[in-house]
Amino acid sequence: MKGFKLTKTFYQSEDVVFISKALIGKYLFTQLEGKLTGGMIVETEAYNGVWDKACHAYNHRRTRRTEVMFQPGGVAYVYLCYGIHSLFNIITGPLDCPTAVLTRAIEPTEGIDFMMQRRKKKRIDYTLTSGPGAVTQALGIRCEHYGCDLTGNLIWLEDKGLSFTDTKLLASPRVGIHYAEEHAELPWRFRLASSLWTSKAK
DNA sequence: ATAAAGATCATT
DNA sequence: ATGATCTTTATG
Repeated sequence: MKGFKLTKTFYQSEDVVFISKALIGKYLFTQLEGKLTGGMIVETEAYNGVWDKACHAYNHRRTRRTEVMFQPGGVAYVYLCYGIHSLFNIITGPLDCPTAVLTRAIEPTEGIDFMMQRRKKKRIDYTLTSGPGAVTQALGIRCEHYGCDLTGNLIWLEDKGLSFTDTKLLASPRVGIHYAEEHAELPWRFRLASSLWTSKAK
């Protein structure tokens, strides 16, 4: 089944919550280290710009790390979390609208053997690509991909004709953002209800 | 210059 | 429950 690559127009919508839901059912691929790997996105989180206390660009915080969030949508924001894990975000919205979607889980379809090597797994199980750190490890995404154009040949997304209405999705609070005070409970984590490949919240 | 915390994962 | 591991950020 051939899909088509998502375009800048898709990424540059103003509504990051809408994009976050629309990304469920899209496919994320990487062609890195000579290996094609990827799968269907089944879990995302929305980070909603300068007024969202959970967002790294909250209150117009503009630093070397957050700089890429202010670019027009369609590039990668990768950062190191807890000193260990690279987390992959899709920058969305127009110029100077620092919104992003965190990719939290995919359902592996392409290059599963390569992903198992990268994850040091001998057997396939549902933890292969569930959790934001696990996704990047399986796909070979690292901090060097900060700013990477998502309409290029290294990391890209495809629409294969699948989409899910809200009734097929589970919306819940985002994970690991206790510092976000009154925004910590916003239901901006989206999971495909029927998928066994989503992450478990702590 | 220093310190604190973090959009996590695997193991015990 | 805990350890791994290190960058970013805020503060002095």
